[in-house]
Amino acid sequence: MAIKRPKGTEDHLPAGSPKLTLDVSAQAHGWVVETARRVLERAGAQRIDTPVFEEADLVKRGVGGSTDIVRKEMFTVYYFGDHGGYVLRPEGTAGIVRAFLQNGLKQLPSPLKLWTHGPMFRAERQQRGRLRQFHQVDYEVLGGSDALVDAEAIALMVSVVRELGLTGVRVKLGSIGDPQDREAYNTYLRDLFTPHLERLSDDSRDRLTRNPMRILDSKSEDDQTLIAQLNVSPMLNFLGDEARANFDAVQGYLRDWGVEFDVDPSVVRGLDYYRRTAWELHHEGVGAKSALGGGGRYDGLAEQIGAQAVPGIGWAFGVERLLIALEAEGRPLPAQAGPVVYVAALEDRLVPAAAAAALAARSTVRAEFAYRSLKPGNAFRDAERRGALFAALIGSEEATAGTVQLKNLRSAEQFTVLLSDLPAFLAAQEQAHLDLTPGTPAHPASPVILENE
RNA sequence: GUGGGUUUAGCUCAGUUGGUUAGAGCGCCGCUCUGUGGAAGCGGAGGCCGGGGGUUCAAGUCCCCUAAUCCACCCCA
Repeated sequence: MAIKRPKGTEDHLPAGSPKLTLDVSAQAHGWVVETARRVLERAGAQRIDTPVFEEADLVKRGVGGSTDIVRKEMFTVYYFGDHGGYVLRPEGTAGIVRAFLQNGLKQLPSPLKLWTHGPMFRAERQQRGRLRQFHQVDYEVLGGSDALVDAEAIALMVSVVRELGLTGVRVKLGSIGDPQDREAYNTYLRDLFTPHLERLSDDSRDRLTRNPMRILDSKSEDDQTLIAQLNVSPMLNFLGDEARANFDAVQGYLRDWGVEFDVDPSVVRGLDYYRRTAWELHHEGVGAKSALGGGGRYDGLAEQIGAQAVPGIGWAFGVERLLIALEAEGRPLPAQAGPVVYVAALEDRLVPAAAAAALAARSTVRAEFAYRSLKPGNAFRDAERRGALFAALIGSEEATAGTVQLKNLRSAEQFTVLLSDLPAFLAAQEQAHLDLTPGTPAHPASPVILENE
């Protein structure tokens, strides 16, 4: 095939597609988003949608000019051969904070809980769970700075993941304190490492100026040896009194609510506008030490993009990574429901009657029809392959009598039903079927779990 | 950006020390089969062997380049 999808993107495919894996299943994506929506809206979050491209300047300030995302992973948007000064969004928070400020949302009851879902873009080299266009579910709370807000945000993220059925997740919780705390810590790290510059890896030497905290989770063995020898004190030891009390309070709430977490000093955020609470959600099934998602408090962000200060906290998880984790756990997904009825004509002249019967049935149930006449055997086979509960046949007898011949493809029971009664009859049959099989989709014949590699 | 693996039919894959017209299973379409299916049998469609260059009498097979893809590093969701 001559034209292929752009590097680092995925098609989300319908059920039954040959190369289907969970992370590429359109239905699985929809299910994750729908599950998240249910959990978040129960908690009072409201949907917000912002453009997939924004002013480059917003993204630079919102994400941070020193990050890899801004330095080398931005998709710039051009139009009419001209440079638009826009970029495809690499994450959701900056756009949401911008929309909050621009549209005067601070007059809504505060704190305001918002959620969204959509594609994000980073021009990276792809690997497992890392795409150039990927999808996030994003939750943000603006206008609240109480430790309760933080704890609730973390608890909600865990709830979404639990509701999806994932078990092997760990919350790694940290705090980066207030700006003066972090400044003190960075000074401490620079003073500590500078005398040993020649022993640091190239990467870490770079980190020493850009983001010293990153040295601590260096993959280099030599770096780790040095860190151990220097007996480096963790960020948490540098928290000021207020940040310390806040961190303790967040942990207290989580323990009260039974939300499990591990305090992990390696969870750090290098950007100036981050404050206090930061966390990541991890799963061993996702490749390359990747997080399923992460979150943090960003009280300094609104000022960073030129507005008055608004406290905020938020998290996002990668839908693809969640699906990879689900696949790793062998979690079954609800399968797509097939039609309740598949209507076929036995003679060419009756095909329009079959179509009309299906259209009428759609007033109550999912209904499809064959576009040409079929022999009964083929009609049943086709109906079965579409996952239908009933096949309906219209032959000359039925056409004369104004009926259809209905066959339950599971039980082989047959019914002769008046066309005028068909919608009500099928609705009742579907209900009976759902009652018989609680919690399972009306499509048991179709594959429920996709192949693991 | 760095390193490694892979690439043959819609899918999963065979294809010998280079040898004539490139195969299998599954899937798809049709027939056996004009009023009751899932089976079976038979038949059919479907390939520039990722692309380009080279070596050779001869390349799916050997060499070089390139692309795509997967994995890891960096970083992140």
